Amino acid sequence: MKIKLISYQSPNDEFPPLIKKLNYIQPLAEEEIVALMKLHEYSAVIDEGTVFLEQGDIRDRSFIVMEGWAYRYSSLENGNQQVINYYLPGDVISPFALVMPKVTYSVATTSKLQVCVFEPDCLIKLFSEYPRLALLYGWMLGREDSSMAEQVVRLGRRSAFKRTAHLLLELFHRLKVIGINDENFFHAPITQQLLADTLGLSIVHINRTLKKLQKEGLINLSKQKKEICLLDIEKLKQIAEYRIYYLDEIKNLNTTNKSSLADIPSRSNVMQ
Amino acid sequence: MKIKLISYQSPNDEFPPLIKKLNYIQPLAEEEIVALMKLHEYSAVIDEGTVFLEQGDIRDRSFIVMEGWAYRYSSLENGNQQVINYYLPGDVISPFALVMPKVTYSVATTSKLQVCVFEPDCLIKLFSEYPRLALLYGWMLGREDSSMAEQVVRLGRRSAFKRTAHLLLELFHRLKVIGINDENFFHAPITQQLLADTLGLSIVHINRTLKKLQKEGLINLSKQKKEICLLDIEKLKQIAEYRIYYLDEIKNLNTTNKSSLADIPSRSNVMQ
DNA sequence: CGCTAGGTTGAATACGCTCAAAGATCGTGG
DNA sequence: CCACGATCTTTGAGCGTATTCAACCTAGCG
Repeated sequence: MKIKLISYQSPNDEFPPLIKKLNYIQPLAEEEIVALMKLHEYSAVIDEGTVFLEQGDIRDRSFIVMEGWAYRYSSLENGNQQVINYYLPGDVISPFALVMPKVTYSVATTSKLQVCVFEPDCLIKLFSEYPRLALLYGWMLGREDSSMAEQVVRLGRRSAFKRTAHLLLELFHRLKVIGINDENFFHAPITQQLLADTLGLSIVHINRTLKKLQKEGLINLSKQKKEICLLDIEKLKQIAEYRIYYLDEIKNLNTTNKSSLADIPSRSNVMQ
Repeated sequence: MKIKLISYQSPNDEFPPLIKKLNYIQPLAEEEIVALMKLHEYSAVIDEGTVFLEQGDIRDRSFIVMEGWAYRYSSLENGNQQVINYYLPGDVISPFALVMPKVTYSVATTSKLQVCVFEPDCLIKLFSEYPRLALLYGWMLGREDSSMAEQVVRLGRRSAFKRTAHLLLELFHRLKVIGINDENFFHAPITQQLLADTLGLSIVHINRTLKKLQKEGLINLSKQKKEICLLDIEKLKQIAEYRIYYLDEIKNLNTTNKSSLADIPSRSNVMQ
């Protein structure tokens, strides 16, 4: 797939979601933000329902999601698919593109997707000038690792009911960090088929499970607009055995950890 | 858990498995190997069946497995466990320790485990001197990402039979890279209970599945010594839809990718 | 207005689970 | 050296969660 690049203009003076996310866990210096904007120079818009990275492709670019959702998946011979993870605004698609230019899993969009595109070389430059950003990037990778680990636990050892509740909570939480949801509902541009493929269930069963969650007063789905409303977050967390802390909480560690992010100078004094 | 450190002595002049693994995908320069040995200064031995990292702990060390197996897992309220991934010789436990000192998932040993222990600060020094090693470390993280993604696919969309075959093939392959298995069999220090917890199955069912694999002449288990013999690797791969390439194969990319690992000077000329 | 994609429901089936009990294997201590 | 307990493996039987198949419904769009 050929992607047409245009220059990126951040809308109404807001920071791009990646910066929001990083700033959420570790307040950024002015110059770090400026430096991060270098990853946001070129953008592209990709239609809904497009496979824009295909297993086996050689692609040495990374993408930052600005708006919309994408997902990484694997197709099996019998036509089944398994969604591995979602890319929400602020997430980096192909974070290892520099060292693993061969795409191992396809990536597709669930909605119109706006991304910024950068060459991984930019990262190297960025990191050598701002080593703390390298660590923050590492934090982000670690967070994605945890998130995928949780997907393993969901699929391996949770019932359909708990699985579904758990996923909805995670999506809600991730959107909250970048500030694009309200008190208790969010816009989820996904079909039940995709949910089924995420949770390793059949479409029939995910439909029944969602119905059950609604009947029990735990969630509310507004069909047309694809809004999901979590009616009783505490109860959902309890049902799903949802542990929030795998997603953030580097914040309070600065004092307990001798070489924490806060101690590292944001600007390197290495001579180039 | 308190871990007692001793100095590390590599046995009979062999390279440590991490170096073997990195060298396998990208031949290392002499001085890079020397530098990597700095991560191997201190070692520790941990008994079989020990939980040595516990969810919630604050630990800012990383570990390199020298010998034996460990695994990362999550415990649920009903007593069930889900294994997320295995750490085999050459694998790094807690690769994100510097930026995520809070342990998100417990790690335990399946056998007597010898590890080398390093402070993540060492990594920073290492990477600033030898930037290519930073990329190789990144490659390793990307590989682990793929491996966990495959675990998601196994659990979500494969039958017990295919799942089991697939996992055995992956373990076999990973051991092969570090050169500790023979033509078609390997030593796997795991119980059926652990296999069940890895594959999201009950112990009864994993037992029956292994029996079926044996009956069909695909594998052979020597109970006492925990050796697993793959009798027909090609057929197993076909059954499991096993795709090897998510595990290695950076090798041949040097020509197609303009900023490949091979092009990057092994020694940085950055002034410290 | 009719087509298509997505959502809903019922019924039969199957894969994998739970419960239960018995066999192996190994380490330990008498 | 054997007996005992602990851990792991094996097997049977009944059950339940989730699947498959099939049909119908609904909303959006040309």
